[in-house]
Amino acid sequence: MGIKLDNIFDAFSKNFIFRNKNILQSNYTPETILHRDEQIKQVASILRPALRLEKPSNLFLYGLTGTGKTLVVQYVRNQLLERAEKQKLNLKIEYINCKLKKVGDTEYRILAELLRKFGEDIPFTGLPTGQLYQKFTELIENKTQLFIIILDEIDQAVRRIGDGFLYTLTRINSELKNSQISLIGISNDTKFIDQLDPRIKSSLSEEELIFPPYNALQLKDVLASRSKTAFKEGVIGEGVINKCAAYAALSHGDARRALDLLRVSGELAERRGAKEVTEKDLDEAKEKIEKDRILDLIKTQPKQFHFVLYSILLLEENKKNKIFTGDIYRTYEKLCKNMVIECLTQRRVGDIIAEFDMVGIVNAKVISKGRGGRTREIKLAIPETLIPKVKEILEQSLNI
DNA sequence: CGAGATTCATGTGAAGTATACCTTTAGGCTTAA
DNA sequence: AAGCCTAAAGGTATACTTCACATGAATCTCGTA
Repeated sequence: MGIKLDNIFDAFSKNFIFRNKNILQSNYTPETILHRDEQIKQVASILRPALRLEKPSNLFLYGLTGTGKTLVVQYVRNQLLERAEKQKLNLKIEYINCKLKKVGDTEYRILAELLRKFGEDIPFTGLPTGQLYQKFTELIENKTQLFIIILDEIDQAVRRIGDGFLYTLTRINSELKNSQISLIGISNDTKFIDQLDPRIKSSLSEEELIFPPYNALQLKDVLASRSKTAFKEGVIGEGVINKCAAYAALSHGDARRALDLLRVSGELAERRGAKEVTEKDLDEAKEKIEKDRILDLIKTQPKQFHFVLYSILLLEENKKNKIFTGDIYRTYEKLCKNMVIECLTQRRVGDIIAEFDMVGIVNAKVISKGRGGRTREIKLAIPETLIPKVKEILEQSLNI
């Protein structure tokens, strides 16, 4: 019986392609990191005082997406924690990604998440923020001597909620007696640091590190080394890897993207039942990733956002001239009336459009039409081929 | 003809409102001794 | 009397509204050459 089932599963999974797919997942931390030795050394030496439980300088890392910032930090974090464990040091290093909506896009949520890392049970809402700070300082004071907080995609958080919380965090040190905290900020927006309050800026970036993009050769190395263990032997040709590296090098040396590309290519080949990954898989993967990203983004938007987007879609369909905020609002209004649904104000719809712009569903530019007033000129940023699909999703969600 | 004033349709910021949750607290009920 | 439950009171975050002011170039106005 057992044997039979095994056969069935084997035949079913037809795993010709992957040996260990996790290795291509973007949150995977490999044992050796290629072409980032310099950065690792620097981060490590900046954080070194932590091993004597002295407060390391606050550190600020920036570089474009997929240049290995998170990877390097995680790597150093693991090493430090290992050492700390051996030496029985009371050191705590926590990583928070401010971009994830559930975790860190408000001051409250970031703080709550930090507290959860201490094993506290914090409700989503309800507590005074000040109380969280109090609890936070108490916990640090009691439980640890040195606390390093890694705030990834910190620019996202600051854009949403302002830089006040960073100030508060840096200020906490002066209230602590036995322990201290250090901050590590990670951002892929290089201009971000200049927009901060000067006081925060100087305190947050006591040390700064810039991550340059990988070039095509380095990308190739990274891809090759990972695919060696991720794929089965002979599944992936050098040509595919080269092409993948070339793609990624074009998009500012984004290694994460390259790895995603490789993984999805593999998945496509697997689904095909093929025994090797071809360049055609790669091309398809490229399209699929972009598609999935957009569709996912749209699906997770709230209902009112769907209405607004649908209005934009309608306008785009029979557009004669350029689309402005007012046009969208008027179609949106009609739509709401038809559907007997509560209608938001133009003020709010304007903000929603701005948010669409932020996530890249739409390109909006504030222009002045002279005496015709000031408005946004809006263009849909969804590829032509996806529009029917998007429309379908929206119609389904809105019961049209 | 050209400099300044005017104007339009929204952008944008601040402050207020409604709703959904959350904790704390006081009172009432149950229960065990 | 102690323990437990519940409802009310007092907070907060979030999504949205209201109000008010800011914008920036096409257009108008008017003084001047």
